[in-house]
Amino acid sequence: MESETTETIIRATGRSLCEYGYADLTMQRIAEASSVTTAAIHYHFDTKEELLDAFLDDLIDRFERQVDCEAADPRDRLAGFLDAVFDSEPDDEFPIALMELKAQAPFHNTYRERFRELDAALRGVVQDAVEAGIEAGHFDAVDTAEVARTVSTMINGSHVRMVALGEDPDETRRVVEDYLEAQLGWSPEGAA
Amino acid sequence: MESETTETIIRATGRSLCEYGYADLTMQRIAEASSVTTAAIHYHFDTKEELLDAFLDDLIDRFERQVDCEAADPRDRLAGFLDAVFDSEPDDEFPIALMELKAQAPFHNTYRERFRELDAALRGVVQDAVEAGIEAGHFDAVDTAEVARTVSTMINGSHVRMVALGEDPDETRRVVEDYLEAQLGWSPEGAA
DNA sequence: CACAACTTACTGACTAGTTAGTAAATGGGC
DNA sequence: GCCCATTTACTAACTAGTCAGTAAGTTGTG
Repeated sequence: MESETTETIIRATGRSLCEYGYADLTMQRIAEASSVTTAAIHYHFDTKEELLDAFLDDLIDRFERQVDCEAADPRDRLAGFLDAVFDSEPDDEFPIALMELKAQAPFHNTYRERFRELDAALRGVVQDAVEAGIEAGHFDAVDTAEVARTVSTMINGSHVRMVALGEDPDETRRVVEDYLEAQLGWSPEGAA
Repeated sequence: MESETTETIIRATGRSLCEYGYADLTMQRIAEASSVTTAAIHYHFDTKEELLDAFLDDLIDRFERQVDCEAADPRDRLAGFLDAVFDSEPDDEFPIALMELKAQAPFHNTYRERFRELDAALRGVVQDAVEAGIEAGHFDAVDTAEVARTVSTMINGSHVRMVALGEDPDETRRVVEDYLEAQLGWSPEGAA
């Protein structure tokens, strides 16, 4: 389904998005970043919008796969989740690219829908892990939906702070960990 | 210092920013929204960048003034703070406009600096109110800097959720209130 | 007061450059 | 020889910013 070139273009879109931002993202820059011409991009994607839809699809897919670690122990699952969310690898395009597109959501309903799905998925991962942890007696009993919503809100906040303020991911991660510790009576520190 | 016209243009910039988003914000659209020509805008602001700097200045100024309510009782001050942050008036351009510019922060150091200042101010308001509330015996003793940081992170998160997901401000406000209640042993519900 | 010199605030018309997208020509593998 | 993938060359629309001109003040001077 997905050719070599389309993937190259999609990756180049991500790099360009991080380098120039959504406002200054042009087909020309994406073309340069992917070493093809703009006409070649238009051969694979009819419009810029279609390309960005494909990019967001890919971005969210990769993110969801990364976040949903399959550890059996709910404590490891929760710790793995935090790792996936906060571990910024050197070439990491997730935070900035995600932010750029989130800011477009009010003007682009397809983006908004996808972010809603992503949010539901994220909350689901947290809620399931917390539920399992409570059942197994590892965590204190809490309103799992509420905890998941709060964690998700905090992660959104951390994300903005990383991108907009340039705050250290570790700094911002601690906020979430402290909250979980206070709520669940368990610290994810050092796990997974 | 600030003429009638410059203020009109700055307000029009805000409206245009919310209507079209940063990426599609043009001098022409701002001109239409302010009923002057683009040349008139350039008379008052040499470049688009200069105009947007002035707009952000104004936006942050208004926000800081709105947020720092002067109630004597720290409980009222905290409740007033939440009202200021979460009460979206009908013509409210704060959330979207702020978000649009926050997403530009990675590419625009002057924006980033201003958002850092705003964040410090926000945290200061919360920390001072919490400190005063503890001293007066209204709140449980907590690490005030930590609470302020967490509240600020949650507000950032709520803000994203409002703008990107279209989530109800009340929904998202509850998360912060529940956290404060759990930490301080005091509920801001119904106050101020 | 009167009148010239100057400034402020603005318009309409323009420019040079950039944008997304198109059409026709070209190459490479089966 | 045919078709998929790609390039070169192009266009029409839009971009920020400039420029010359102008009407309405403002100021200085006798």
